[in-house]
Amino acid sequence: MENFEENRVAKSRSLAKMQSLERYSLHSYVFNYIRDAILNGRYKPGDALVETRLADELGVSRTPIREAIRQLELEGLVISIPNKGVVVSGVSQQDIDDIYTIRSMLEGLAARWAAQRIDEPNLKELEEIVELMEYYTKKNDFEQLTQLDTRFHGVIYEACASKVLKHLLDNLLRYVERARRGSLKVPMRANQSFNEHKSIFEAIMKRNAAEAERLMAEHIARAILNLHSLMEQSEERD
Amino acid sequence: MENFEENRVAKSRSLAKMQSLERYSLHSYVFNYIRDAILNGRYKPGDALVETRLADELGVSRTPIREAIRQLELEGLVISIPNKGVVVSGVSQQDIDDIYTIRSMLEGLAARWAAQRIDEPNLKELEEIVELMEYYTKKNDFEQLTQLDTRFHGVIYEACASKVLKHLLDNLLRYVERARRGSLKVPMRANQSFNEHKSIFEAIMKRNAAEAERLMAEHIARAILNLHSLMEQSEERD
DNA sequence: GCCTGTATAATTGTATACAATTAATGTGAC
DNA sequence: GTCACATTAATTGTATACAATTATACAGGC
Repeated sequence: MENFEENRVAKSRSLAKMQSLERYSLHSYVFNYIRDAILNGRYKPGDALVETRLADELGVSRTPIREAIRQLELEGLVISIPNKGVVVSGVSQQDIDDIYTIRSMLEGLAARWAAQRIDEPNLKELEEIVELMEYYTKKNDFEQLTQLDTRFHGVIYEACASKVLKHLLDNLLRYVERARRGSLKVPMRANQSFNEHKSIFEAIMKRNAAEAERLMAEHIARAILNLHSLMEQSEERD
Repeated sequence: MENFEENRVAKSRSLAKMQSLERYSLHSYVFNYIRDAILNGRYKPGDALVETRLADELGVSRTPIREAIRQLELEGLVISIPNKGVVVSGVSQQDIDDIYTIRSMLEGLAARWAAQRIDEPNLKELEEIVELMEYYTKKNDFEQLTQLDTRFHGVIYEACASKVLKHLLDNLLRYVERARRGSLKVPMRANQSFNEHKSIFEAIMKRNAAEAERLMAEHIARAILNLHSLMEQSEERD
């Protein structure tokens, strides 16, 4: 029938999105696609997700769609009613606030454990990141700073040596990805943010677990405050 | 072919497990089946999960198996290597310890929010649960106490009015389900546990958020200590 | 022996076919 | 008009078929 055409679509899709991944599968592609669409607001809460429609839209069969939906269901991004369908649940502003509160605790815990358990290579990488942060903060390069921020926290997740905690934080971070990217684009905040990162690094280096936890918790708490003032400004825009 | 036989198996399965659920689907059944098998230690870390083998074992096709595996993957219970297969990751003792530490923070947060936000019906239910706990503690009915404990925490998850926090805690609780059930079966602990629950309830009733948080965090922290002493005793048994 | 390449089998990945359930559409009674 | 009920369409649930990939086994060369 139209297998060739569909194959072509699939190929170009994979090239566009999976350039950095050596291995992939359709369900993971679909999962990321739908999740991003929900987190970006393209699929809105209440929207129905029809399998065949998604399959057509993405040029794949229903099987990988269903696998992805099952994962989204577990993440709480959609709600599935058996034999009826799935609707987008989405992430409300209240959810984002809650996530930041939760993160401030869990990132604090991660910093505490990292201070106790971090090894030399990770400590060295953290130092390097902080140096780069200083450089790009002066340059006002927000794109680089956002990436460095992700790396900074990622190294700490790694260094805390807890599969469970890392897993939780990775997920929470994805939920607030969009909010986070905005938050760092404020010049003043970038400067403040650098100082906070530096202090956290120093506390970890000194193996001061309590201090690292406190500083990290405050760091995240401040991020949400900043986010709020940011939203008040651009209230009419969105 | 052997469709009739397979249908029969499926029917009896659904009756056995889904008696409390009005609607179900095979993937959720498979998900629960495999998750329990992993959490109970029947499937051990490193074991390969072969789709066809599971499909035969459960008398269903590969489709619901795959959907369930994708969910287990997201939960971190299995690790999937594309085109190769999935292996059981499992929950180590370290994981359980970490979960209890994380829970002590998050349950504390839930108690704090619950103290601020709980409504009358939930408060009333909490009071009722505490009364029943007193009753069954005197009777040493551990089965009832375990259920009441689940209900107590469940009501607080509900009362904290945070979809995200409730979701996280529900998941964490499932991970330590087995450990938790053992923990309450120690008579002394049951008594202590009752007093802790009562104090937490009173703090929430008095709308004392800080106190509720502190008491709850200590309650969970004590549970892990108790669990450790329990394991030292039965070290040779398992 | 052991390495290497090749054929075969096992397994995963994806698409499609069919069944079951739910939503919608329309028709007749009143 | 509208309510009840039957009929059809749309959608989800499950199983199976086929393709692609990876593991296994085995033969020949060195």
